[in-house]
Amino acid sequence: MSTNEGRSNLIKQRYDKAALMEKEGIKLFPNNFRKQIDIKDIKEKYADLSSEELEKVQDVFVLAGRIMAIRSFGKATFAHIQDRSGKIQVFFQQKELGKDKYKFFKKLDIGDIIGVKGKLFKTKTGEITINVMDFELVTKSLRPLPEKFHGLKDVEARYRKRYVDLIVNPKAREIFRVRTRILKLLREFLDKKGFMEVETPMMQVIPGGATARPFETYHNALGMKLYLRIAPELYLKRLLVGGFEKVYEINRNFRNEGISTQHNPEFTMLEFYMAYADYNDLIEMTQEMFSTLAKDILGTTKITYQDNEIDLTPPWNKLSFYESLEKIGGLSASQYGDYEKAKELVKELGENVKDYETLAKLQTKLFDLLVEPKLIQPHFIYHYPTEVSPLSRRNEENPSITDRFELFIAGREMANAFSELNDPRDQKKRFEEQVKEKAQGEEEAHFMDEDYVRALEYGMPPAAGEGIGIDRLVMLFTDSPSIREVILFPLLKPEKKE
RNA sequence: GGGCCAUUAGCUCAAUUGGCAGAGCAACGGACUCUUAAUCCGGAGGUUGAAGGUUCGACUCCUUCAUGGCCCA
Repeated sequence: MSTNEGRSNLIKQRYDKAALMEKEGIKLFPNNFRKQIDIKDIKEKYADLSSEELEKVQDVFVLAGRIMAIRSFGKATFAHIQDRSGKIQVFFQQKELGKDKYKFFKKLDIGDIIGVKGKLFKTKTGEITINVMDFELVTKSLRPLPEKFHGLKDVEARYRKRYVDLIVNPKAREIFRVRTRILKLLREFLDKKGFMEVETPMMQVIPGGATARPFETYHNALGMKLYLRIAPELYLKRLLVGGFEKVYEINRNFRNEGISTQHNPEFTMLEFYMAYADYNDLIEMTQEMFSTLAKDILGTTKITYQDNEIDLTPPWNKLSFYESLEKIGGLSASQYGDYEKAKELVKELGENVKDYETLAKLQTKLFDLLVEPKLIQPHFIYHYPTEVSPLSRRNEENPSITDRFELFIAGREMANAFSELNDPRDQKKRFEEQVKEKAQGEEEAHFMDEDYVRALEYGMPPAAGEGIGIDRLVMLFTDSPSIREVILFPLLKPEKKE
Protein backbone atom coordinates (compact mmCIF):
# COMPACT_ATOMS: atom_id res chain seq x y z
CA MET A 1 0.00 0.00 0.00
CA SER A 2 1.51 3.21 -1.09
CA THR A 3 1.19 6.01 1.36
CA ASN A 4 3.21 8.71 -0.39
CA GLU A 5 0.39 9.94 -2.56
CA GLY A 6 0.51 13.22 -0.71
CA ARG A 7 3.83 13.89 -2.38
CA SER A 8 2.68 12.82 -5.81
CA ASN A 9 3.16 15.49 -8.38
CA LEU A 10 0.43 13.93 -10.52
CA ILE A 11 -2.13 15.13 -8.03
CA LYS A 12 -0.44 18.49 -7.71
CA GLN A 13 -0.49 18.76 -11.50
CA ARG A 14 -4.22 18.19 -11.52
CA TYR A 15 -4.83 20.71 -8.75
CA ASP A 16 -2.81 23.29 -10.65
CA LYS A 17 -4.62 22.54 -13.88
CA ALA A 18 -7.98 22.79 -12.14
CA ALA A 19 -7.04 26.13 -10.57
CA LEU A 20 -6.08 27.41 -14.00
CA MET A 21 -9.38 26.27 -15.51
CA GLU A 22 -11.25 27.95 -12.69
CA LYS A 23 -9.37 31.18 -13.35
CA GLU A 24 -10.62 31.04 -16.93
CA GLY A 25 -14.17 30.95 -15.60
CA ILE A 26 -14.83 27.24 -15.85
CA LYS A 27 -16.91 25.79 -13.04
CA LEU A 28 -15.24 22.62 -11.75
CA PHE A 29 -18.14 21.27 -9.72
CA PRO A 30 -21.38 22.69 -11.11
CA ASN A 31 -24.70 21.09 -10.29
CA ASN A 32 -26.95 22.19 -13.08
CA PHE A 33 -26.46 19.46 -15.65
CA ARG A 34 -29.34 17.00 -15.87
CA LYS A 35 -28.86 13.79 -17.76
CA GLN A 36 -31.88 12.44 -19.59
CA ILE A 37 -30.99 8.85 -20.38
CA ASP A 38 -28.86 5.95 -19.20
CA ILE A 39 -26.22 4.59 -21.55
CA LYS A 40 -27.68 1.10 -21.33
CA ASP A 41 -31.05 2.36 -22.58
CA ILE A 42 -29.42 3.98 -25.61
CA LYS A 43 -27.49 0.84 -26.41
CA GLU A 44 -30.42 -1.52 -25.96
CA LYS A 45 -32.57 0.51 -28.29
CA TYR A 46 -30.09 1.47 -31.00
CA ALA A 47 -27.04 -0.77 -30.98
CA ASP A 48 -28.51 -3.26 -33.45
CA LEU A 49 -29.48 -0.67 -36.05
CA SER A 50 -27.44 -0.38 -39.23
CA SER A 51 -25.54 2.78 -40.11
CA GLU A 52 -28.26 3.81 -42.53
CA GLU A 53 -31.02 3.23 -40.02
CA LEU A 54 -29.12 5.17 -37.38
CA GLU A 55 -28.71 8.14 -39.70
CA LYS A 56 -32.48 8.46 -39.78
CA VAL A 57 -32.58 8.68 -35.98
CA GLN A 58 -32.43 12.42 -35.50
CA ASP A 59 -32.84 12.29 -31.69
CA VAL A 60 -30.43 14.31 -29.61
CA PHE A 61 -29.37 12.45 -26.48
CA VAL A 62 -28.34 14.10 -23.25
CA LEU A 63 -26.22 11.87 -21.06
CA ALA A 64 -23.44 12.03 -18.51
CA GLY A 65 -20.60 9.85 -17.40
CA ARG A 66 -17.02 9.53 -16.25
CA ILE A 67 -14.32 9.64 -18.91
CA MET A 68 -12.67 6.21 -18.83
CA ALA A 69 -10.45 6.36 -21.94
CA ILE A 70 -9.34 8.94 -24.46
CA ARG A 71 -7.96 8.33 -27.95
CA SER A 72 -7.00 11.56 -29.57
CA PHE A 73 -6.12 12.49 -33.17
CA GLY A 74 -5.39 16.15 -33.24
CA LYS A 75 -8.66 17.61 -34.43
CA ALA A 76 -10.85 14.65 -33.46
CA THR A 77 -10.99 12.44 -30.38
CA PHE A 78 -12.72 9.26 -29.33
CA ALA A 79 -13.47 8.66 -25.68
CA HIS A 80 -15.49 6.28 -23.59
CA ILE A 81 -17.72 7.55 -20.84
CA GLN A 82 -19.21 5.35 -18.16
CA ASP A 83 -22.37 5.82 -16.16
CA ARG A 84 -24.15 3.53 -13.69
CA SER A 85 -25.49 1.40 -16.53
CA GLY A 86 -22.50 0.97 -18.84
CA LYS A 87 -20.04 2.55 -21.23
CA ILE A 88 -20.47 4.25 -24.57
CA GLN A 89 -18.07 5.75 -27.08
CA VAL A 90 -18.28 9.48 -27.65
CA PHE A 91 -16.71 11.35 -30.58
CA PHE A 92 -15.46 14.93 -30.32
CA GLN A 93 -14.54 16.86 -33.46
CA GLN A 94 -13.19 20.37 -33.77
CA LYS A 95 -15.31 20.72 -36.91
CA GLU A 96 -18.47 20.04 -34.88
CA LEU A 97 -17.59 21.83 -31.63
CA GLY A 98 -15.60 24.82 -32.82
CA LYS A 99 -12.01 25.57 -32.04
CA ASP A 100 -12.42 26.94 -28.50
CA LYS A 101 -14.73 24.23 -27.22
CA TYR A 102 -12.56 21.53 -28.70
CA LYS A 103 -9.54 23.06 -27.04
CA PHE A 104 -11.42 22.99 -23.75
CA PHE A 105 -12.17 19.31 -24.25
CA LYS A 106 -8.48 18.58 -24.73
CA LYS A 107 -7.88 19.90 -21.24
CA LEU A 108 -10.10 17.27 -19.66
CA ASP A 109 -8.65 14.24 -17.93
CA ILE A 110 -9.53 10.61 -17.65
CA GLY A 111 -11.68 10.42 -14.54
CA ASP A 112 -13.53 13.69 -15.13
CA ILE A 113 -17.30 13.49 -15.25
CA ILE A 114 -18.84 15.22 -18.24
CA GLY A 115 -22.28 15.81 -19.63
CA VAL A 116 -22.66 15.42 -23.40
CA LYS A 117 -25.33 16.16 -25.97
CA GLY A 118 -25.24 14.51 -29.35
CA LYS A 119 -26.63 12.26 -32.07
CA LEU A 120 -25.90 8.63 -32.68
CA PHE A 121 -23.80 7.21 -35.50
CA LYS A 122 -21.82 4.10 -36.23
CA THR A 123 -18.07 4.14 -36.69
CA LYS A 124 -16.29 2.28 -39.45
CA THR A 125 -15.74 -0.56 -37.03
CA GLY A 126 -19.47 -0.69 -36.27
CA GLU A 127 -19.48 0.73 -32.75
CA ILE A 128 -22.44 2.83 -31.79
CA THR A 129 -21.11 6.25 -30.84
CA ILE A 130 -22.37 9.65 -29.76
CA ASN A 131 -21.29 12.43 -32.10
CA VAL A 132 -20.94 15.19 -29.55
CA MET A 133 -22.62 18.47 -30.45
CA ASP A 134 -21.97 20.02 -27.07
CA PHE A 135 -20.56 18.99 -23.72
CA GLU A 136 -19.72 20.42 -20.32
CA LEU A 137 -17.52 19.57 -17.41
CA VAL A 138 -19.72 18.28 -14.60
CA THR A 139 -17.11 17.19 -12.05
CA LYS A 140 -13.36 17.63 -12.12
CA SER A 141 -11.34 14.63 -10.96
CA LEU A 142 -8.20 15.58 -9.06
CA ARG A 143 -6.67 12.13 -8.78
CA PRO A 144 -5.53 9.81 -11.54
CA LEU A 145 -7.43 6.56 -12.01
CA PRO A 146 -5.58 3.23 -12.00
CA GLU A 147 -4.25 1.85 -15.24
CA LYS A 148 -6.95 1.24 -17.83
CA PHE A 149 -5.99 -2.30 -18.72
CA HIS A 150 -5.19 -3.95 -15.39
CA GLY A 151 -7.41 -1.83 -13.19
CA LEU A 152 -6.84 -1.90 -9.45
CA LYS A 153 -5.44 -5.27 -8.39
CA ASP A 154 -3.94 -4.69 -4.95
CA VAL A 155 -6.58 -6.14 -2.62
CA GLU A 156 -5.81 -3.79 0.21
CA ALA A 157 -6.20 -0.79 -2.06
CA ARG A 158 -9.40 -2.28 -3.45
CA TYR A 159 -10.95 -2.52 0.02
CA ARG A 160 -9.63 0.78 1.32
CA LYS A 161 -10.63 2.68 -1.78
CA ARG A 162 -13.71 0.71 -2.73
CA TYR A 163 -14.91 3.77 -4.63
CA VAL A 164 -12.00 3.36 -7.04
CA ASP A 165 -12.51 -0.40 -7.22
CA LEU A 166 -16.12 0.21 -8.23
CA ILE A 167 -15.12 2.73 -10.90
CA VAL A 168 -12.58 0.50 -12.61
CA ASN A 169 -13.51 -3.13 -11.84
CA PRO A 170 -16.75 -4.28 -13.45
CA LYS A 171 -16.65 -7.51 -11.47
CA ALA A 172 -16.76 -5.64 -8.17
CA ARG A 173 -19.75 -3.64 -9.39
CA GLU A 174 -21.48 -6.86 -10.41
CA ILE A 175 -20.99 -8.54 -7.02
CA PHE A 176 -22.74 -5.71 -5.22
CA ARG A 177 -25.55 -5.61 -7.75
CA VAL A 178 -26.08 -9.32 -7.12
CA ARG A 179 -26.00 -8.70 -3.38
CA THR A 180 -28.74 -6.12 -3.67
CA ARG A 181 -30.71 -8.42 -5.95
CA ILE A 182 -30.45 -11.27 -3.42
CA LEU A 183 -31.76 -9.04 -0.63
CA LYS A 184 -34.65 -7.94 -2.81
CA LEU A 185 -35.49 -11.52 -3.79
CA LEU A 186 -35.37 -12.70 -0.18
CA ARG A 187 -37.75 -9.94 0.86
CA GLU A 188 -40.09 -10.78 -2.02
CA PHE A 189 -39.94 -14.46 -1.14
CA LEU A 190 -40.84 -13.86 2.49
CA ASP A 191 -43.36 -11.10 1.84
CA LYS A 192 -45.19 -13.40 -0.57
CA LYS A 193 -45.49 -15.98 2.20
CA GLY A 194 -47.06 -13.43 4.50
CA PHE A 195 -44.03 -12.49 6.56
CA MET A 196 -43.70 -9.04 8.06
CA GLU A 197 -40.33 -7.28 8.06
CA VAL A 198 -39.43 -5.76 11.42
CA GLU A 199 -36.54 -4.00 13.13
CA THR A 200 -35.42 -4.99 16.60
CA PRO A 201 -32.70 -3.50 18.82
CA MET A 202 -29.10 -3.46 17.64
CA MET A 203 -28.07 -2.17 21.07
CA GLN A 204 -29.07 -4.63 23.72
CA VAL A 205 -28.81 -4.72 27.49
CA ILE A 206 -28.48 -8.52 27.40
CA PRO A 207 -26.86 -9.82 24.22
CA GLY A 208 -28.64 -13.05 23.36
CA GLY A 209 -29.68 -15.44 20.64
CA ALA A 210 -26.28 -16.87 19.83
CA THR A 211 -23.08 -18.07 21.41
CA ALA A 212 -20.53 -15.38 20.64
CA ARG A 213 -18.50 -12.61 22.25
CA PRO A 214 -20.26 -9.27 22.00
CA PHE A 215 -18.94 -5.75 21.47
CA GLU A 216 -19.54 -3.55 24.47
CA THR A 217 -20.51 0.09 24.44
CA TYR A 218 -21.76 2.60 26.95
CA HIS A 219 -24.76 4.88 27.13
CA ASN A 220 -23.68 8.10 28.79
CA ALA A 221 -27.06 9.57 29.71
CA LEU A 222 -28.39 6.33 31.13
CA GLY A 223 -25.05 5.48 32.68
CA MET A 224 -25.15 1.87 31.58
CA LYS A 225 -23.30 -0.71 29.60
CA LEU A 226 -24.87 -1.82 26.33
CA TYR A 227 -23.93 -4.52 23.87
CA LEU A 228 -24.12 -4.53 20.10
CA ARG A 229 -26.35 -7.41 19.25
CA ILE A 230 -24.94 -10.80 18.32
CA ALA A 231 -28.37 -11.92 17.06
CA PRO A 232 -31.95 -10.62 16.93
CA GLU A 233 -33.48 -13.97 17.89
CA LEU A 234 -34.87 -13.30 21.34
CA TYR A 235 -36.57 -10.09 20.23
CA LEU A 236 -38.09 -11.67 17.15
CA LYS A 237 -39.56 -14.43 19.27
CA ARG A 238 -41.00 -11.83 21.66
CA LEU A 239 -42.89 -10.62 18.58
CA LEU A 240 -44.34 -14.11 18.15
CA VAL A 241 -45.60 -13.79 21.72
CA GLY A 242 -47.02 -10.42 20.69
CA GLY A 243 -49.02 -12.10 17.96
CA PHE A 244 -47.11 -11.29 14.79
CA GLU A 245 -46.95 -14.99 13.80
CA LYS A 246 -44.58 -14.51 10.83
CA VAL A 247 -41.71 -12.04 11.13
CA TYR A 248 -38.28 -11.50 9.65
CA GLU A 249 -35.40 -9.12 9.99
CA ILE A 250 -32.46 -8.52 7.68
CA ASN A 251 -29.82 -6.57 9.50
CA ARG A 252 -26.34 -6.47 10.93
CA ASN A 253 -25.02 -8.61 13.78
CA PHE A 254 -21.75 -7.84 15.54
CA ARG A 255 -19.40 -10.41 16.96
CA ASN A 256 -16.17 -9.54 18.71
CA GLU A 257 -14.12 -12.33 17.22
CA GLY A 258 -11.37 -12.97 14.72
CA ILE A 259 -11.40 -11.76 11.15
CA SER A 260 -10.97 -14.28 8.33
CA THR A 261 -12.12 -15.01 4.81
CA GLN A 262 -15.36 -16.21 6.43
CA HIS A 263 -15.77 -13.65 9.22
CA ASN A 264 -16.23 -9.91 9.38
CA PRO A 265 -16.96 -8.35 12.80
CA GLU A 266 -20.21 -6.97 11.43
CA PHE A 267 -22.16 -9.15 9.08
CA THR A 268 -25.67 -9.37 7.73
CA MET A 269 -28.13 -11.95 8.90
CA LEU A 270 -31.61 -12.88 7.80
CA GLU A 271 -33.66 -14.32 10.62
CA PHE A 272 -37.26 -15.39 10.16
CA TYR A 273 -39.77 -16.97 12.50
CA MET A 274 -43.09 -18.57 11.74
CA ALA A 275 -45.72 -19.75 14.20
CA TYR A 276 -47.48 -23.09 13.70
CA ALA A 277 -44.52 -24.63 11.92
CA ASP A 278 -41.62 -26.90 12.83
CA TYR A 279 -38.08 -27.45 11.59
CA ASN A 280 -39.25 -29.82 8.86
CA ASP A 281 -41.31 -27.02 7.35
CA LEU A 282 -38.15 -24.90 7.33
CA ILE A 283 -36.22 -27.59 5.47
CA GLU A 284 -38.78 -27.36 2.67
CA MET A 285 -38.77 -23.59 2.74
CA THR A 286 -34.98 -23.35 2.72
CA GLN A 287 -34.68 -25.57 -0.32
CA GLU A 288 -37.31 -23.53 -2.09
CA MET A 289 -35.61 -20.27 -1.12
CA PHE A 290 -32.13 -21.25 -2.30
CA SER A 291 -33.26 -22.81 -5.55
CA THR A 292 -35.46 -19.78 -6.29
CA LEU A 293 -32.47 -17.50 -5.77
CA ALA A 294 -30.21 -19.68 -7.89
CA LYS A 295 -32.65 -19.76 -10.78
CA ASP A 296 -33.18 -16.02 -10.69
CA ILE A 297 -29.56 -15.03 -10.31
CA LEU A 298 -27.70 -17.70 -12.23
CA GLY A 299 -30.48 -19.21 -14.29
CA THR A 300 -29.81 -22.71 -12.95
CA THR A 301 -29.73 -24.69 -9.72
CA LYS A 302 -26.36 -26.15 -10.62
CA ILE A 303 -23.72 -23.68 -9.62
CA THR A 304 -19.94 -23.50 -9.48
CA TYR A 305 -18.25 -22.31 -6.34
CA GLN A 306 -14.43 -22.14 -6.27
CA ASP A 307 -14.16 -25.00 -8.79
CA ASN A 308 -16.75 -27.15 -6.99
CA GLU A 309 -19.90 -28.09 -8.88
CA ILE A 310 -22.73 -27.66 -6.42
CA ASP A 311 -26.22 -28.93 -7.18
CA LEU A 312 -28.89 -26.94 -5.38
CA THR A 313 -31.75 -28.88 -6.97
CA PRO A 314 -34.03 -30.11 -4.15
CA PRO A 315 -34.30 -32.35 -2.28
CA TRP A 316 -30.95 -32.06 -0.50
CA ASN A 317 -29.13 -34.60 1.65
CA LYS A 318 -30.28 -35.04 5.23
CA LEU A 319 -28.27 -36.65 8.00
CA SER A 320 -28.64 -36.55 11.73
CA PHE A 321 -25.79 -34.98 13.67
CA TYR A 322 -24.61 -38.34 15.03
CA GLU A 323 -25.04 -40.09 11.67
CA SER A 324 -22.81 -37.45 10.13
CA LEU A 325 -20.10 -38.07 12.74
CA GLU A 326 -20.19 -41.73 11.75
CA LYS A 327 -20.80 -41.69 8.01
CA ILE A 328 -18.78 -38.61 7.10
CA GLY A 329 -16.55 -38.13 10.12
CA GLY A 330 -15.63 -41.82 10.16
CA LEU A 331 -16.12 -42.10 13.92
CA SER A 332 -17.85 -44.84 15.87
CA ALA A 333 -20.41 -44.26 18.60
CA SER A 334 -17.91 -45.54 21.16
CA GLN A 335 -15.41 -42.88 20.05
CA TYR A 336 -17.62 -39.80 20.01
CA GLY A 337 -19.86 -41.07 22.80
CA ASP A 338 -17.10 -41.35 25.40
CA TYR A 339 -15.88 -38.14 27.01
CA GLU A 340 -12.24 -39.16 27.41
CA LYS A 341 -12.01 -40.65 23.90
CA ALA A 342 -13.68 -37.63 22.37
CA LYS A 343 -11.30 -35.33 24.27
CA GLU A 344 -8.28 -37.26 23.01
CA LEU A 345 -9.55 -37.10 19.42
CA VAL A 346 -10.10 -33.37 19.57
CA LYS A 347 -6.59 -32.87 20.95
CA GLU A 348 -5.09 -35.12 18.29
CA LEU A 349 -6.77 -32.94 15.70
CA GLY A 350 -4.93 -29.98 17.14
CA GLU A 351 -7.72 -28.21 19.02
CA ASN A 352 -7.56 -27.13 22.63
CA VAL A 353 -9.98 -28.62 25.14
CA LYS A 354 -11.03 -26.67 28.19
CA ASP A 355 -12.00 -28.45 31.40
CA TYR A 356 -15.52 -27.05 31.47
CA GLU A 357 -16.34 -28.27 27.98
CA THR A 358 -19.05 -30.89 27.88
CA LEU A 359 -19.19 -33.99 25.73
CA ALA A 360 -21.71 -32.31 23.42
CA LYS A 361 -19.33 -29.39 22.96
CA LEU A 362 -16.51 -31.80 22.08
CA GLN A 363 -18.80 -33.51 19.60
CA THR A 364 -19.48 -30.22 17.84
CA LYS A 365 -15.74 -29.67 17.65
CA LEU A 366 -15.31 -33.09 16.09
CA PHE A 367 -18.08 -32.18 13.67
CA ASP A 368 -16.40 -28.87 12.76
CA LEU A 369 -13.09 -30.62 12.13
CA LEU A 370 -14.11 -33.89 10.50
CA VAL A 371 -17.51 -33.34 8.91
CA GLU A 372 -18.14 -29.71 8.01
CA PRO A 373 -15.29 -29.31 5.49
CA LYS A 374 -16.57 -32.35 3.60
CA LEU A 375 -20.11 -31.08 3.18
CA ILE A 376 -19.65 -29.59 -0.26
CA GLN A 377 -23.06 -30.50 -1.66
CA PRO A 378 -25.98 -29.11 0.35
CA HIS A 379 -26.59 -31.10 3.54
CA PHE A 380 -29.10 -30.62 6.32
CA ILE A 381 -27.59 -31.89 9.56
CA TYR A 382 -30.34 -32.30 12.16
CA HIS A 383 -30.92 -33.33 15.78
CA TYR A 384 -28.11 -31.45 17.50
CA PRO A 385 -27.42 -32.19 21.18
CA THR A 386 -29.67 -30.21 23.53
CA GLU A 387 -26.69 -28.96 25.52
CA VAL A 388 -25.36 -26.94 22.59
CA SER A 389 -28.83 -25.75 21.52
CA PRO A 390 -30.17 -23.76 24.47
CA LEU A 391 -33.01 -22.11 22.54
CA SER A 392 -34.20 -25.15 20.56
CA ARG A 393 -37.16 -27.39 21.24
CA ARG A 394 -36.36 -30.88 22.48
CA ASN A 395 -37.16 -33.84 20.28
CA GLU A 396 -40.38 -35.56 21.42
CA GLU A 397 -38.83 -39.04 21.49
CA ASN A 398 -35.36 -38.14 22.73
CA PRO A 399 -35.07 -35.07 24.98
CA SER A 400 -31.25 -35.08 24.79
CA ILE A 401 -31.41 -33.91 21.18
CA THR A 402 -33.26 -31.00 19.62
CA ASP A 403 -35.42 -30.49 16.56
CA ARG A 404 -32.78 -28.34 14.99
CA PHE A 405 -30.80 -28.39 11.75
CA GLU A 406 -27.91 -26.56 10.22
CA LEU A 407 -27.45 -26.26 6.49
CA PHE A 408 -23.99 -26.72 5.00
CA ILE A 409 -22.91 -25.90 1.47
CA ALA A 410 -19.35 -25.72 0.15
CA GLY A 411 -18.03 -26.81 3.54
CA ARG A 412 -19.62 -23.89 5.33
CA GLU A 413 -22.52 -23.30 7.64
CA MET A 414 -25.15 -21.43 5.65
CA ALA A 415 -28.16 -21.61 7.94
CA ASN A 416 -29.17 -22.58 11.46
CA ALA A 417 -32.80 -23.40 12.22
CA PHE A 418 -34.98 -25.10 14.76
CA SER A 419 -38.36 -25.69 16.22
CA GLU A 420 -38.51 -23.09 18.96
CA LEU A 421 -38.45 -23.90 22.63
CA ASN A 422 -41.62 -22.29 24.01
CA ASP A 423 -41.83 -23.90 27.45
CA PRO A 424 -40.70 -21.12 29.81
CA ARG A 425 -39.83 -23.62 32.55
CA ASP A 426 -37.40 -25.52 30.31
CA GLN A 427 -36.03 -22.29 28.86
CA LYS A 428 -35.28 -21.01 32.33
CA LYS A 429 -33.37 -24.20 33.16
CA ARG A 430 -31.40 -23.97 29.93
CA PHE A 431 -30.41 -20.39 30.67
CA GLU A 432 -29.32 -21.48 34.12
CA GLU A 433 -27.09 -24.13 32.54
CA GLN A 434 -25.59 -21.44 30.32
CA VAL A 435 -24.96 -19.16 33.28
CA LYS A 436 -23.15 -22.03 34.97
CA GLU A 437 -20.96 -22.51 31.90
CA LYS A 438 -20.24 -18.81 31.81
CA ALA A 439 -19.15 -18.95 35.44
CA GLN A 440 -16.78 -21.77 34.51
CA GLY A 441 -15.13 -19.57 31.94
CA GLU A 442 -17.10 -20.13 28.74
CA GLU A 443 -17.19 -16.55 27.49
CA GLU A 444 -19.59 -17.33 24.69
CA ALA A 445 -22.31 -18.83 26.90
CA HIS A 446 -25.70 -17.13 27.06
CA PHE A 447 -26.69 -14.62 29.68
CA MET A 448 -29.83 -15.19 31.74
CA ASP A 449 -32.65 -13.24 30.11
CA GLU A 450 -35.45 -13.02 32.65
CA ASP A 451 -37.61 -10.86 30.45
CA TYR A 452 -37.45 -13.40 27.65
CA VAL A 453 -38.59 -16.12 30.05
CA ARG A 454 -41.39 -13.82 31.21
CA ALA A 455 -42.44 -13.34 27.59
CA LEU A 456 -42.61 -17.10 27.13
CA GLU A 457 -44.74 -17.32 30.28
CA TYR A 458 -47.40 -15.31 28.46
CA GLY A 459 -47.37 -18.04 25.82
CA MET A 460 -45.44 -18.17 22.54
CA PRO A 461 -47.23 -20.16 19.84
CA PRO A 462 -45.37 -23.25 18.62
CA ALA A 463 -42.96 -21.97 16.00
CA ALA A 464 -39.85 -22.54 13.98
CA GLY A 465 -37.15 -20.06 13.11
CA GLU A 466 -34.07 -19.81 10.96
CA GLY A 467 -31.04 -17.62 10.47
CA ILE A 468 -29.19 -17.34 7.18
CA GLY A 469 -25.87 -15.55 6.82
CA ILE A 470 -26.35 -13.19 3.91
CA ASP A 471 -22.66 -12.55 3.27
CA ARG A 472 -21.91 -16.24 2.82
CA LEU A 473 -24.97 -16.57 0.65
CA VAL A 474 -23.71 -13.78 -1.58
CA MET A 475 -20.25 -15.40 -1.64
CA LEU A 476 -21.85 -18.62 -2.84
CA PHE A 477 -23.80 -16.95 -5.62
CA THR A 478 -20.95 -14.70 -6.78
CA ASP A 479 -18.23 -17.35 -6.49
CA SER A 480 -16.31 -15.10 -4.10
CA PRO A 481 -13.52 -16.70 -2.04
CA SER A 482 -13.53 -14.07 0.72
CA ILE A 483 -16.27 -12.35 2.70
CA ARG A 484 -14.49 -9.07 2.04
CA GLU A 485 -15.34 -9.36 -1.62
CA VAL A 486 -19.05 -9.14 -0.80
CA ILE A 487 -18.94 -6.41 1.86
CA LEU A 488 -18.66 -2.92 0.40
CA PHE A 489 -16.44 -1.58 3.15
CA PRO A 490 -14.90 -4.45 5.11
CA LEU A 491 -13.24 -3.58 8.41
CA LEU A 492 -9.54 -2.73 8.03
CA LYS A 493 -7.04 -1.26 10.43
CA PRO A 494 -6.51 2.44 9.82
CA GLU A 495 -3.92 3.26 7.20
CA LYS A 496 -1.03 5.59 7.79
CA LYS A 497 -1.67 9.22 6.97
CA GLU A 498 -0.74 10.15 3.44
C1' G B 1 -2.18 -15.56 19.18
C1' G B 2 1.38 -18.60 15.67
C1' G B 3 3.59 -19.72 10.69
C1' C B 4 4.52 -18.39 5.62
C1' C B 5 4.34 -14.62 1.89
C1' A B 6 3.92 -9.60 0.00
C1' U B 7 4.92 -4.15 0.12
C1' U B 8 9.58 -0.81 -5.83
C1' A B 9 6.72 5.69 -10.02
C1' G B 10 -0.48 7.42 -9.74
C1' C B 11 -1.62 2.01 -11.60
C1' U B 12 0.28 -3.00 -13.36
C1' C B 13 4.90 -5.16 -12.92
C1' A B 14 10.76 -5.89 -13.74
C1' A B 15 15.73 -5.39 -11.51
C1' U B 16 21.02 -11.92 -12.45
C1' U B 17 25.63 -13.45 -7.07
C1' G B 18 24.94 -7.60 -2.63
C1' G B 19 27.35 -3.58 -7.75
C1' C B 20 24.35 2.73 -12.17
C1' A B 21 16.44 1.41 -9.65
C1' G B 22 13.71 0.01 -15.25
C1' A B 23 9.26 -0.92 -18.62
C1' G B 24 4.07 -0.44 -20.10
C1' C B 25 -0.18 2.47 -19.07
C1' A B 26 -1.44 7.29 -16.93
C1' A B 27 0.52 12.33 -16.73
C1' C B 28 3.59 16.36 -19.47
C1' G B 29 5.44 18.72 -24.59
C1' G B 30 4.79 17.81 -29.89
C1' A B 31 2.50 15.25 -34.73
C1' C B 32 -2.12 13.18 -36.21
C1' U B 33 -10.16 13.43 -38.19
C1' C B 34 -12.61 6.28 -37.58
C1' U B 35 -9.74 4.99 -32.84
C1' U B 36 -10.94 1.39 -29.11
C1' A B 37 -4.83 -1.53 -24.47
C1' A B 38 -4.82 4.00 -31.04
C1' U B 39 0.05 5.14 -33.27
C1' C B 40 4.73 8.04 -33.69
C1' C B 41 8.56 11.51 -31.51
C1' G B 42 10.50 13.93 -26.98
C1' G B 43 11.27 15.03 -21.98
C1' A B 44 10.05 14.02 -16.98
C1' G B 45 8.49 11.17 -12.87
C1' G B 46 11.53 7.16 -6.98
C1' U B 47 12.84 8.53 0.95
C1' U B 48 12.33 0.80 -3.12
C1' G B 49 6.23 0.47 3.46
C1' A B 50 9.01 2.67 8.28
C1' A B 51 13.22 2.65 11.71
C1' G B 52 17.80 0.53 12.83
C1' G B 53 22.01 -2.81 11.64
C1' U B 54 25.89 -5.55 8.54
C1' U B 55 28.89 -3.90 4.24
C1' C B 56 33.53 -0.15 0.35
C1' G B 57 28.52 -0.63 -1.51
C1' A B 58 21.63 -2.80 0.31
C1' C B 59 15.38 -3.08 -3.58
C1' U B 60 18.47 -7.47 -2.45
C1' C B 61 21.30 -9.83 3.86
C1' C B 62 19.90 -9.25 9.49
C1' U B 63 16.57 -7.07 13.56
C1' U B 64 12.23 -4.51 15.00
C1' C B 65 7.78 -2.30 13.55
C1' A B 66 3.41 -1.15 10.21
C1' U B 67 -0.25 -2.70 6.73
C1' G B 68 -2.24 -6.54 3.85
C1' G B 69 -2.87 -11.72 1.94
C1' C B 70 -3.01 -17.07 2.75
C1' C B 71 -2.85 -21.04 6.26
C1' C B 72 -3.21 -22.71 11.33
C1' A B 73 -5.15 -21.79 16.51
